Amino acid sequence: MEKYSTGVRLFKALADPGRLMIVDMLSCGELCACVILKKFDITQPTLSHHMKILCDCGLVKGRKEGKWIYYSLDKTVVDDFKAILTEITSAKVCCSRREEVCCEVICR
Amino acid sequence: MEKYSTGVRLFKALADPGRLMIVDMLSCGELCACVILKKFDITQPTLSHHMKILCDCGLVKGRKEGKWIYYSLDKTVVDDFKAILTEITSAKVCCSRREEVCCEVICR
DNA sequence: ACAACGCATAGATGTTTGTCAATATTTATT
DNA sequence: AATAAATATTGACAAACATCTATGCGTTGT
Repeated sequence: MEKYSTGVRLFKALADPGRLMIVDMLSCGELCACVILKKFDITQPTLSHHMKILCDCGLVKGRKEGKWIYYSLDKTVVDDFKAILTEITSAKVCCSRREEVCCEVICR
Repeated sequence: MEKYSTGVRLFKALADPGRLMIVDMLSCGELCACVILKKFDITQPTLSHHMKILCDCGLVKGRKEGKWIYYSLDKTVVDDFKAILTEITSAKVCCSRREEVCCEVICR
């Protein structure tokens, strides 16, 4: 089950409308946290919390410049994410070795 | 923010190791609920709960046959899901109309 | 008709999550 | 040095969630 831990962390990160919108905004490029904050009806600590979750899973990187932090998407991790979704949802090798025993379909 | 409701429901559906594994299993094709259950260390009601979540977001369909239910992935919704992830993470039209005003980067 | 089986639903419970107010930390400005 | 601004951290709290036990419902087979 640990096999899915990376995927779960990524899916969890986007399982929130606020974070989905943040990622949507960042897709256009780097943004300062203060700018993101203005687009929302949330407090600054809440935004900070969301950014931490997005950074912890690797999807977003923060670049500190003076007292500001500029956030941006990590395209590599985005691609990894897409690959995970594709991997999870597409047929794999095991499928060719299926055995049907009444209700007992085993995929090993 | 309602713009993201479909996406959030999909990401939430996969934000659980158990459900991720179920989808992984179903990627090989249709499976009876009882078979999925045997692969897990969860009770039958818990599985039923997970299947409901997966069905409610459209990712999985259930086909009833006698006393069994055969679950399978809905490839169309899977593709929609991939499209949403791509849409959310890739640059859009608004990006070309950016204005930089100090920390005030506005993406409209 | 009855018992057994597969699955769903209801209700209870502990855990996780999103949010906030208050406070700390770091950097820039005066 | 003092103040202000941007962000992070802490602690509290309510809502959402995953899980279980108990039970209900439909189907199959005796």
